[in-house]
Amino acid sequence: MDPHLLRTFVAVARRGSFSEAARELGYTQSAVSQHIATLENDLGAVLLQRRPVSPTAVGVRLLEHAGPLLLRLDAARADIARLTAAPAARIVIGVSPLALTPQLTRPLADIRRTQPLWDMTVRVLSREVITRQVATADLDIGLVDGMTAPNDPLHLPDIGPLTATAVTEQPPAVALPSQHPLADRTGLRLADLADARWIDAPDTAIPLAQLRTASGTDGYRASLRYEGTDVRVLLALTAAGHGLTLLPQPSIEGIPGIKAVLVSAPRLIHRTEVLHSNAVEGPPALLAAALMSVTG
Amino acid sequence: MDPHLLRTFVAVARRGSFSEAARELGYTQSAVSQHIATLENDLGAVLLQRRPVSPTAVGVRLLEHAGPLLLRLDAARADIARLTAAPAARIVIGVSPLALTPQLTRPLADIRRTQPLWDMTVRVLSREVITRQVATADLDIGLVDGMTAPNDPLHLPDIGPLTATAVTEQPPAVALPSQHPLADRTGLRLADLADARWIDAPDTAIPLAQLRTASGTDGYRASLRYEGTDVRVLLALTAAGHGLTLLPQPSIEGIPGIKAVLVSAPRLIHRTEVLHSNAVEGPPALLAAALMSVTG
DNA sequence: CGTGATTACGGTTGACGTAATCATA
DNA sequence: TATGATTACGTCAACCGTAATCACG
Repeated sequence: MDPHLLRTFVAVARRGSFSEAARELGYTQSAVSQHIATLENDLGAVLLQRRPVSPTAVGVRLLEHAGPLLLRLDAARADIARLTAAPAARIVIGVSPLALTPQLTRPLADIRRTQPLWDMTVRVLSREVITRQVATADLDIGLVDGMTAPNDPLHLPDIGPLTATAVTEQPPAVALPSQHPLADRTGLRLADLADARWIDAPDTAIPLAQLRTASGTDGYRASLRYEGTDVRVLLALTAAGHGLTLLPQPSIEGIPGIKAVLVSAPRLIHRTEVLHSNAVEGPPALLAAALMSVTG
Repeated sequence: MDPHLLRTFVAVARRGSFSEAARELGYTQSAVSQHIATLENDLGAVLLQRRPVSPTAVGVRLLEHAGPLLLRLDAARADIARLTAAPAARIVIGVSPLALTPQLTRPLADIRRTQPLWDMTVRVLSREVITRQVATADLDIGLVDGMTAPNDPLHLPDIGPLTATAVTEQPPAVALPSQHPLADRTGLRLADLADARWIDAPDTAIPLAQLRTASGTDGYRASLRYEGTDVRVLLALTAAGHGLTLLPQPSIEGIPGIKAVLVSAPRLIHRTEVLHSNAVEGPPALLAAALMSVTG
């Protein structure tokens, strides 16, 4: 179970071809064939059917192991390299769509002003991708958001020893078209909204599946699915009557045609966490420290 | 970053000696030295101080990666072997102290009766150990318990693709000495008990830290710590006035000198989950299926 | 037949053991 | 000085490429 062998196995399974995998990995066709043969010998099972090439049941199972395994291995390499290499004046930040609250943009602006020579990049990505890329040092810092119970950490995939620190918490609110019958209410209970029409925007708003889990019912049916990550587009869809959306309250305020009504959900709060390796020096560490000192 | 090298690195760090690690792994002193040298060369960093042998800062970091990494690797090997090997008439079950409810002992008794030739073993272990050993096939089935919000899975370490299925849910109750002033109440709120004296029994009862997290206060101070896993001993301590304990309600009923009072905690419930690899045939799979069909 | 996987074979590299050397408590 | 880590070196196996062979579509 040499990682090299696992890597070529994954490549072969993904591309469905020994020769293509060989090209991808810079090996000859023969080497790839030998890799698979030794792996199959070692494990005592056929992993791939040939002609056409597709994983067997055992192969599928091994793939489920191999992915996370190789990811962790890459993460370990990258993490040690990050500890060892000289710190560069370069920061790449991954941000999930609702993570960047005003409290957090302030330290970013401060760094921009006090360190104009640092090269800063911000990328909007999903929580899972951010976690993975922070672990593998493709990102220096992640800002991930999600709904949880207070004092409960966000549940992120465990790829390696990363530091996650909660920095901001915001109450959930439902976005309603201004003329909606409930738009004048000062507060709503989550259960009251189970039968409404919803927009399913799993990459941007709170996923409807999570509302069902939290309330224990199976309401919150979607009338439209939005696959982008732009909150303003999503709210425009809500304003146009396509359905409701649950978002952190500050994200909704001040949008024309939309009213935000606070939702009292049982122990459900929107939280942003700073995710980073615990490096102690260099620009990313300084920014991480600044972000982690934010409260609100 | 060959896993072999990582393994010897971990061994050297644990035993604090190249020669002892060599003995443990069946290598010569020289081979271990070469392993560490190639690893340090590969990563471009000194991992160990010599004389005395102890990990450097980078080494400590690598150890944090290496443990889970090697665990996952072992789990993958064991899992594939389990899929490949012929099923034996042998079942080893790991059980966390409060997981074995009456609903779950019934399928166990059924199997015992219908399959008297099968060799069944039950071991009481911690949640973490059970998860690890189910992943590495030291156990066939795990029964793990814990407190969570309804519909929320137990938070178990992610070692590999295991199937976790919730089977029983029980309300939390506080165990009180019969003469305790609150013993006649029919129900209590968790917050009412923050200032009481508690027994800290993290391996048996609900950990006090989790009560603090759930209620957002820092009460629930421990007057005594119990490190065993025997519920009756724990309840005897409570009966003797050493402090209160929070347990699933059925575990407390019918104990002399003890009254159980239901505790309404905000969305906190005691759940048992069946943990197993998704093998499809053999005695463990049959028992797992029987256990998973339990509801309550 | 032709594309693509397997097998045969050889050169190079790397892994480990023996033994000599070095270094530190 | 003795214990224990490192270095030198030889042997053997493993790895990968070239090229021939095999097999499925």
